[in-house]
Amino acid sequence: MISHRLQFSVPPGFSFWRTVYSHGWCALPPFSIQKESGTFSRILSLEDEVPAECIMRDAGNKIIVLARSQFPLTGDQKARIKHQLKACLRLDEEMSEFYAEAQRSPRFRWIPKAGAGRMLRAPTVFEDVVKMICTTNCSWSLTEVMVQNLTTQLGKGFEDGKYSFPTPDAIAGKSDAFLRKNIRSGYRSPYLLELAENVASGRLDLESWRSSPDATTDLFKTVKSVKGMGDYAAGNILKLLGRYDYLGLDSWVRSRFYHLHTNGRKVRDTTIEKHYAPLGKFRGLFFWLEMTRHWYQRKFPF
DNA sequence: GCGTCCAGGTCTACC
DNA sequence: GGTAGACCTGGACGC
Repeated sequence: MISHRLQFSVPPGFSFWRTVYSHGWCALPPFSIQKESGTFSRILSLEDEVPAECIMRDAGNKIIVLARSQFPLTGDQKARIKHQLKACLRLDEEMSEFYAEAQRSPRFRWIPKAGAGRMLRAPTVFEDVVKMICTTNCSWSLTEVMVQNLTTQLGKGFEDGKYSFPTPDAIAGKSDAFLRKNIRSGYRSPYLLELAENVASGRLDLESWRSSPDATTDLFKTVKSVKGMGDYAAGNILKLLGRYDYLGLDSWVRSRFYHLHTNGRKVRDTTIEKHYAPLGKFRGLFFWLEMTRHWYQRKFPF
């Protein structure tokens, strides 16, 4: 195995660990956290699906990456690795307007101070959508099982039981019965197959969503046109596309809202939506950060 | 160990 | 547009 030391700078106020722990993606492979060494890793796919392990370390105004691969990396491959990692950490996202909005209310001034607000995402929209479908209508532990099975059974092996995330082709080449039995994705299996087949064939260009010029309401409808993506899943995929107009409610955030705002009393979803409506186009992000603020008190909240 | 019940979003059929 | 029932799994619970 050959190691390369890479690095890239981060914007002022950027918080590596607050971005890593922005939501549960950091705990799903091919992402992984090494608490003992204080590093965050990712198995990336290079061209021809050759996997490379990228071990990231926070160094203040920059991120230092130890990239490990079976072959010496070319300059072009190193550049692509940095590009993918920066996309995952949302370093391409301009946060000044959101932080200015947060500064206007004492309730949210902790956000820019904590360097919070960048939500970790996968290198590809395809991976984000597959994982989001795997979070629907099940416990988090089952989501972990499904994603683990997808990587170990359909991804490319690296070493020590580490695998890349499967390509659309790799999933599309399997049967419904295989997904149900081996991935444990149950009734979601036909949704995953249809998605993978449409992306693999070129009929569906998910990656264009990150640069879509469409209005957010139209993009929301486009996301929901994917089988298996309802209001919750589409609202949260939009957050990973840099659009924060939807709350993406599920049972966990609802119970957090009841705990924080209604003394535990259940209220309608429309009541929650009205509560955040005055916060405009960033309401989905304010909502998520408020629900998860308790995570920001520890370096490793879970 | 086995059976039953329930929670968790989305889809489809129906009104 | 709103709603009921089905989908599938894992965990909790009772026996």
